[in-house]
Amino acid sequence: MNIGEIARRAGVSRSTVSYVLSGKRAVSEPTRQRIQAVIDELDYRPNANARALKEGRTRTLGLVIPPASQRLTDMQLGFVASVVEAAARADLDVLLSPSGGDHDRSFERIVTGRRVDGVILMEIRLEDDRVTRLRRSRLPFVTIGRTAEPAGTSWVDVDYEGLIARCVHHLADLGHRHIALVNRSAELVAAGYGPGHRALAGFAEAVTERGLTGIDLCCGDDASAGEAAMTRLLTTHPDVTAAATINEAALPGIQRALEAEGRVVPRDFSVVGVAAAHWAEDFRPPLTAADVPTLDMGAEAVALLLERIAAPTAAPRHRLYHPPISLRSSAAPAPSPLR
Amino acid sequence: MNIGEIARRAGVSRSTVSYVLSGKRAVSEPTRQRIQAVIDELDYRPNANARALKEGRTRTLGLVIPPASQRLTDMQLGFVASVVEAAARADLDVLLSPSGGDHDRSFERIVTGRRVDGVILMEIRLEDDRVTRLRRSRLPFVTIGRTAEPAGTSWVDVDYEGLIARCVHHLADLGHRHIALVNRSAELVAAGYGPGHRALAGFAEAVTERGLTGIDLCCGDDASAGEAAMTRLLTTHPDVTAAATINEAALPGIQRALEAEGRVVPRDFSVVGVAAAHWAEDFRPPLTAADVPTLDMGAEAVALLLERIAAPTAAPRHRLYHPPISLRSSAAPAPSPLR
DNA sequence: AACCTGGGTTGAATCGATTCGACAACGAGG
DNA sequence: CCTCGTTGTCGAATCGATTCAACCCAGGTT
Repeated sequence: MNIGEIARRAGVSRSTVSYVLSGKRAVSEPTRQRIQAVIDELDYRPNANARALKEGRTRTLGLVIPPASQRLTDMQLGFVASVVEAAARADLDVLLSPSGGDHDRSFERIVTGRRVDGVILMEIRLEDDRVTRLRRSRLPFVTIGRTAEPAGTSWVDVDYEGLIARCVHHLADLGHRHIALVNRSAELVAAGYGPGHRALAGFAEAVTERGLTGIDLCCGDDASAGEAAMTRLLTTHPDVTAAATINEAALPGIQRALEAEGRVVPRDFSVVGVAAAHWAEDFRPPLTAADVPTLDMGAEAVALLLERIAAPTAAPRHRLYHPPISLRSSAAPAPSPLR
Repeated sequence: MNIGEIARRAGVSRSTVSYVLSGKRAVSEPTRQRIQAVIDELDYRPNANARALKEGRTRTLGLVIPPASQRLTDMQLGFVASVVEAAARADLDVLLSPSGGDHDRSFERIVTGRRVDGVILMEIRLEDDRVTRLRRSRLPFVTIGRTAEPAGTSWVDVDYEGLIARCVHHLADLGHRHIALVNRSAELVAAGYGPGHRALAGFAEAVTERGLTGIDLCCGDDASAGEAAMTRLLTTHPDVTAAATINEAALPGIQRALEAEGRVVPRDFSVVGVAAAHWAEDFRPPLTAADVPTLDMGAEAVALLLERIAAPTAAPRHRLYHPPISLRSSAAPAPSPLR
């Protein structure tokens, strides 16, 4: 069931079949129909490897995901889903590579083996070995997130710095003077995870600008870690009346800790942050938060990558997202200190 | 940077380089070292497409996932992660295909384009077009979940029927007489989603066997659907004192509804079911539940697929999982009706 | 009638590997 | 000294497509 078989049955040469398939040269209507009939009858589709070998491109994108050991966050999952879907719309397949460290066989296979036309990286560190590795290679790539020095690469990212700053300003406007930042896990931040650092930078700057007291703490990416972190915060810093967070997975725990301490949201305590819509809406009361537009970002990453593949020498582009902060009902004026 | 380049630099023929790479023929130690040095220096790796073309196998597995539009459940995500990781351990890559319906370009590309050596399907319906399609083709495949007539295919699945039956028996032993089943969404069940039907079958049988009153209801896969379904259940069937569920995503909603109605778990109402450990442990109080072993199942699916690829004519194998029901604290004796 | 034109088709080269059969070199055995 | 067997290396065919240059032929020009 190869192209030769089709050619034989249709009584033409292999090249003619190929031209019917690609439409790159005119083929007379009668022959075209005859060939097409054979193709339809046998449900023939050209061997993807042979085609890739000759054409020099695979019609496949690589997507490097964090290794499965650590469960993917909802946000990461959103990126994967949207990248895969955007690629499918462009008739491209997606090859997955679970790669954490630098010396990863799967990652190397994808980069050097010419298995893909380009790569999308996520979970970017400020200093990222995979990015350096890809920069050295010829392979076009786009990052979701960005390194400390992103110039010269194509990327999409969320402006955590600006978003957290705006959250702080919002809380300050409401009269809060002691504000906490619930960051991602200590390991992630220590490893140079970009959003963690940028959120902290935005927090620190806004806190200083408004003359507030800011407490920042790291917190594992799950409910129980959130509960523990929040409980500790409430006892060590009882004067804190509001928190901003980029750790959506900790939200249920934060909620439980506040309930356990008898603090009613938003009357006694305000919470705002960056979180996927469904986390925000599952919070009680619904969380005032910016929603990371994973769907758009994944699609945009694919679009940027396709550009880069089409014109590898053109100047790389990027896109920084500033999603709006949806006002829901988890933030209110600070409780009066006279009581 | 192809094999010819290596051969030239090492002053040998292309075949000798190939033999060094594969070790399929003896190569004298001096030549071997000389060639290896060139390979290391240039960081050469054979072109995966050329190799696949010649060898007739791609060292790639296809994984068909539900289309991204509907967010993947935690369980599905667990399967994806474990499949990818198990494949990586075997030095295989994974090609993703988001395919819901039958006539899907991405799915067809994978099946007919010889892009993969085998396919893993998930989210299997009792009658599944994709399974029929794959059966017709030559391509080895394994399903996570099973059709109504799984004979002749390799599969892994969880014994929802047995698990739910055991949940019902457990509740009956505790004295509950009116029990509800919170199933997956109505659309899913209507579409012939296996676990939904099998859970219902197990529920019905156990309820009859123990002479209980059983109420079964469908419920969307998220917290708010769970809340709505549970609220409705509590008002329409106030005598129900326990529920079994296979809908983990609805658990937070179920919890909220019970709290809102003032029913204390497990004193006034018992909940048991099948749910990933982290859902069960986030329930208050922790949920007595069986945990679907997604990690093992994904790895086993890959193992079965590799068997099938190695020996396509051998009898297919399967594996049905009966994970233990972990006793936590969400089930207690039925409240006494005298009150 | 010879010449051109151009649409339609084909043969052959090519992509980058693998692998088989052939062959050269060399030591051992008769 | 000749033959035989081993060991190591090479040339050429092959996998299944794409694509270029060449060619054929019908129809229109001169």
